[in-house]
Amino acid sequence: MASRYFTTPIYYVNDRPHIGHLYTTVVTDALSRFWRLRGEDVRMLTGTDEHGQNIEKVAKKEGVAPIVIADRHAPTFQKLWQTFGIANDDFIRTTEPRHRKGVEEIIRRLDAAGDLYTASHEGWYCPPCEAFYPEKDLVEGKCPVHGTLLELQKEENVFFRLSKYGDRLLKLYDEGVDGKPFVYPESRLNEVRSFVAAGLKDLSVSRTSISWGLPFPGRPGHVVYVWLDALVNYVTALGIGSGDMSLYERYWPGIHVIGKDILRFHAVYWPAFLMSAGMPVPRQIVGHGWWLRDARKMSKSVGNVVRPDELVAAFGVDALRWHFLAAMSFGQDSSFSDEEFLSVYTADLANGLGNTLSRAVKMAGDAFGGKTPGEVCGDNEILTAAREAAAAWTSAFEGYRLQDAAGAVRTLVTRIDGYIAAKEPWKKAKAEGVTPALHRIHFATLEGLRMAACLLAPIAPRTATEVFRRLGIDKRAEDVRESDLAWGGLPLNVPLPHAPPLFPRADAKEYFASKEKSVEEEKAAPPAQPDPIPSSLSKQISSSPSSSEAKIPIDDFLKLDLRIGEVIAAEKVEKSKKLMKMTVKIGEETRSIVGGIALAYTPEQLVGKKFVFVANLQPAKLMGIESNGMILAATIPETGEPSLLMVDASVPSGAKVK
RNA sequence: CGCGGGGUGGAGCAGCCUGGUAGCUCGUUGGGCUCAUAACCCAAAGGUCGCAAGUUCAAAUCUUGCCCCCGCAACCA
Repeated sequence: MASRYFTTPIYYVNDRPHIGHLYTTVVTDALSRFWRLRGEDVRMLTGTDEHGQNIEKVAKKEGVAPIVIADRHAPTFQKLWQTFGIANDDFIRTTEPRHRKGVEEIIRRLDAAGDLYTASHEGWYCPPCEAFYPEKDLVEGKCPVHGTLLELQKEENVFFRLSKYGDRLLKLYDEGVDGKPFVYPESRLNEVRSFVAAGLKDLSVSRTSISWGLPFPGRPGHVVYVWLDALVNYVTALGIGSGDMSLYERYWPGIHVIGKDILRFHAVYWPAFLMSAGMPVPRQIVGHGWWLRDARKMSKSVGNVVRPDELVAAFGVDALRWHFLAAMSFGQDSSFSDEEFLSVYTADLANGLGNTLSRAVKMAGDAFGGKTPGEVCGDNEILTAAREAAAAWTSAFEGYRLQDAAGAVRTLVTRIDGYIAAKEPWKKAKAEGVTPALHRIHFATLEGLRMAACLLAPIAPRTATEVFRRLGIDKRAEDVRESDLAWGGLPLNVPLPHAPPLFPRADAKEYFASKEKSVEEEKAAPPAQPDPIPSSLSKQISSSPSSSEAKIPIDDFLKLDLRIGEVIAAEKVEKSKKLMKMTVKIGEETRSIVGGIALAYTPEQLVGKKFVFVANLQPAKLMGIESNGMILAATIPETGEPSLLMVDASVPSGAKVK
């Protein structure tokens, strides 16, 4: 039996699950379910990435072991997948012993291939930054961030001979695997190809600056580079390093579903590691686009963060699964808006599938004493429509055109609706009573809906199961096989259950009103229990004044030397988006100060005017330009635009602000 | 010359690789139906396919140049 192994990336446990994680996982699940339905031996893997600096930092701050942080968050992913009906066969955590054994095995193989070597790497190391700086970035021999005097330090690292694999990688991109492009969509392949063609440098695969990671075999004090650690999960979950290779032999090579941002790691480093280890490269890398938010970045202060919880509570898991597949052009970025979500929900699910099912079942039930029809109809437009839908759906899934797979279901439902309207069975029933013709009409509509449910099985499994139930069929979405796609599976003369609307219509106004409210409440009330883990979103959240912020003694304030300064010259920093370089006169002193205000101000607006500056700030280098101070500005919450604090022209330059 | 994505009826998108009457969903307008979740069905209006040049019998599709938008990266001390 053909086998197929799908993986999601493993998710970093420093981040609470968000719509991006959810999307990737749902897509992978749908693909897995499709191929299972087709009768293949499918395995699906997801998991969590639990090592690295960020987790180490958070743990230190909380005074706990890093594993505590990981243990706290890994289950939230597992729980979410359960909620969304993800049928993964395995869930791997990189802190598990089986993973460690697998990583050790891979490293053994890379070493045996002669692809690992030790080299020392010299640089100026700043302990607070935990980073090396090249000489050109130093400010008078000092750290550009901290201003501390740096020492030339030597660090020994293990390197992987990535450079050796450039030609083989390019060949892989050109030839693909089994006649199929190595990367889907193919357009992204160019990105990778040009990266490799530009020449590969060897990759440092050990770190000494971090301790929360897998110990590098034979290198005390070194831990394994996070990507080497993480990528290998795809095979350690199949038993590499365990002695039992049966799963590996059965399922490898796999298909990796990923977001486009981590394409390079999967399409360059990972196959190179595998080549070195003497293992087959992945069968395919499938990169999808990102959900943007109202065509903008998500920001809590604007109130446009996508909240899967809210949507699920209001519309159900399958509504979101459907939206993920139906409303996004797979591979492209897409904008997520509540209006769009509601519109798709109403059109496709409430008015489409839900209403059609409702009218068809009720009419049949009324006509045949609460039962399915008693006569098969083997020749009608629905039969044709269903066959066409199944064919379109199949080729869409095979080609990763997920929106078309969902579209095939939608089209079938629409045609069933049209068939009902054209045949007018309600009129026939009144005029002629229950005739064989009436049986056949209803058989066609209900059988068409059964087919639609089969096609829906990979996309919205719970809904598919529920549609079966309402058609008097005892079957779960998971049990649908290709043979079920043949016409005529509807059982005759079986009871039809009474049921409420499958997807109730939602009052848009009401929904948005309640949403506004919850956003307002969230803004007004400080979170009862502050999230101890910074999410990746938190970077984008602009701070708002909050009474809960710690109060400081006046001494702290007095440390600031705030002065009035006059801008005597200003120019936009070349190639930067928002940096403005200003020459500022503070008292008798003239200095250059760089600030991120170029989006809101032109140089002309600044020259000759007076503003408030922080005069005793440590110097910093911004895009190569030294800045000796900071211009003060208020931040407008909605846009994030700065609004400078202007001062009356009569105030002398150099005057102290307090 | 940092990397990448995009510009197609009012909105969101498909089509572009493999040139040949511009398609889908929503919205709008008119009509129909009343079995169904104020749902459904039919019809119509609405497009210089960002701009320009080129290749071709034929360009949304191929080539070149340009314009605009959006992510990422470097930068908001």
